[in-house]
Amino acid sequence: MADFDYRTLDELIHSRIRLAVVSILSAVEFADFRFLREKTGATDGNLGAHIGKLENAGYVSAEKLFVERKPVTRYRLTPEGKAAFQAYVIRLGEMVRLEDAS
Amino acid sequence: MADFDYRTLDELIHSRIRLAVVSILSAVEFADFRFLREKTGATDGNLGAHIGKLENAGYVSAEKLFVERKPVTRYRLTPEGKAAFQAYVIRLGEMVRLEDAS
DNA sequence: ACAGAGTACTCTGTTTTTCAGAGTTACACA
DNA sequence: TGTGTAACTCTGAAAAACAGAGTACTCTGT
Repeated sequence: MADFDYRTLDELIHSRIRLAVVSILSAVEFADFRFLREKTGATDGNLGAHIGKLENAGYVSAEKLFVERKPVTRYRLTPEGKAAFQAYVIRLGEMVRLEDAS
Repeated sequence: MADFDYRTLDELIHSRIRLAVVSILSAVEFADFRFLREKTGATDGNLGAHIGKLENAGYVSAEKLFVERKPVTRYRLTPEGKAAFQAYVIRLGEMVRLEDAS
């Protein structure tokens, strides 16, 4: 039988907001703050705090620039972030047997 | 693009311990307390509290009996619990694109 | 009837996390 | 140098997670 130890699910990714952020970043190569805020529906303070955790963990990197005279921060997954997300998804799949639901 | 609003993920299921419990119950028809505790690795007090939340939500039902002279509580998913879990898994799949990882 | 044993909680208190919103910083451009 | 926009940082409140102690329950043996 599969392993269901709850501690084997990366708690840094297993948060609804952070999971949404990482999922988006895994799909789009890079995304800016406004985009992430709109897609997740989070308030900007809250979103900033969650992204901060992902940056501290080395899962996400940020790049600041100006586009059309306006400040923009672009985020992308680091290789570590990609690996962690992939591991998380695989682990999750083992746990919930997602393939059965499709 | 898919919806990434973090509030669309059932927060009652999206907890590492409760997710483990519900996943197990979705696979085995019923399970007793000891079994759940061993599989999840949770302490019994903590596990009891999480199961309590699932019961209050109507996702899980309990049945007490004695087996080999020892008290046993058997838990199973209610129809509501099954539906909620299935919805959760589908939602999760949309979010993380789990099918890509296999 | 009562004591002992085993299980499944319930309760308590601590730690951690989440969240919203206000306030602040930073930089480009006029 | 002042203004505008975006991206945070900080604060504080609320909720959740967690471990572990303590308790209640019912069976069984005497």
